[in-house]
Amino acid sequence: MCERVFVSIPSAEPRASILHADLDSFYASVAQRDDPALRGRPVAVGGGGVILAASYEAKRAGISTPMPGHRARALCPGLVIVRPDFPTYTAASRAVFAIFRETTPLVQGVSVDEAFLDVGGLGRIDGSPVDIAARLRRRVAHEVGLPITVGVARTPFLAKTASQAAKPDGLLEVPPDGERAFLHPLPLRRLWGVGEATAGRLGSFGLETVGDLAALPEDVLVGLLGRAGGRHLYAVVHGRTSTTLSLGHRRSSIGAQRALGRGPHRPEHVHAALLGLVDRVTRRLREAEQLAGTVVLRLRFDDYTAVTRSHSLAHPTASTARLADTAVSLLRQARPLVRARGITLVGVALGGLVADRVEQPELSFAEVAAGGGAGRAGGGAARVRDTRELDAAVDALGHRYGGHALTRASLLRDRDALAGPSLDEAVEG
DNA sequence: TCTGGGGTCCTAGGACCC
DNA sequence: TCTGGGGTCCTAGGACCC
Repeated sequence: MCERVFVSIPSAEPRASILHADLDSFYASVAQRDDPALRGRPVAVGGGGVILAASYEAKRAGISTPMPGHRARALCPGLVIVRPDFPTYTAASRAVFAIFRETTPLVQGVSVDEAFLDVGGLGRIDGSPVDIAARLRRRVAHEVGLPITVGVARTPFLAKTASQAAKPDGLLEVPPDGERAFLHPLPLRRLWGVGEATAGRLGSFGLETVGDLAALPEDVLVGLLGRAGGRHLYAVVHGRTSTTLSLGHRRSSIGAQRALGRGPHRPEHVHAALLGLVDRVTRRLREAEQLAGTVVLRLRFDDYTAVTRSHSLAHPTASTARLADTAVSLLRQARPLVRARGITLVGVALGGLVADRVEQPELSFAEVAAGGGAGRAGGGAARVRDTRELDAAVDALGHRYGGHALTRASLLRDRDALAGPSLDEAVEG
């Protein structure tokens, strides 16, 4: 008799080799790094009225984001509020991401201050994922001067949840055989993607923790939260989310918005604000070498309700004039709502983005205005002073460049020669 | 005690086409 | 003439994240 021998390759041991690295209170930490007098004190970074980030000292005093600045002061009298410094944040973010990429080529950025790293293939030489994570934390602290928390787990979702639990300035591994014990006691609100509305809805059925959800069959969750949401959460509570990163994602929309404050606002003011946003957004669109197929207008009202109005174009474009026309006609369409409810915010987003393969010469309003648009003889000193002139500038754009194929190079040369104000400055100044 | 600015994804109804 | 089902696009709204 001869024995049959089955040789099987053991299924890859489940391993915790995904890192989620997340800078702690990013903006506030940068402020404390750059001004030693702020260390150990409650610090908040605030822009126009709202707290954007709070140090842990401030968070302990009850400060959270977004919170109106005056309320934060009332809550924490010793609070130091500093203005945001975005160029410095960008530089710090780049430095940290450079360390991420030196750690592993598999980096998936989530935002300026957090990313997933797959260190699964590194093994032997670099040590265990936890060793790698510890070294990463030391490097960020020494080389960039910022505290960073790292979660280590088998899936990105679990790693993210681990890092949230380990904050601030911590390191937490959730080993594959410890996932249930880690996950099940957590309140639902702690799960990535479960916000106030979802937690509230589930809470109304007496569901409070991840363990509560894990006792339910998938179709019940689907019934409660819809197809995608239910399935996702079912996967989450059973630790069955994807084990790999999703790399090479392209941005799918570009937008800008502006809070106007309580009204009343004159229609021309809203109109000008919208054109200013279109101007900014189309410039970014061209910088990204993309065309937009859809324009979305977003409005928010005195009672904090919001609406969107959108329009898909026959052909994608990067033309400021055409996108502005579309945005303005959407605003016109929403005029009754604006009148009835009072507007507090206007926003515009461009979607349906496609790579800009055709030569697409275009100038922003400010460039046209500064470069001799608006039908002014001699151009040069032109300044946009009101919305009528702005409209004229849009018009001039069409007349001046319609049908002509300028090259990008000549366009850039034109732009470099301009010294006009930005549209925001022009309108407000 | 009111709420900034940048995004992503999902749902649902209606139009339209095959 | 009446009828079914599926796919895709557009539009609007909502939830969520940092």
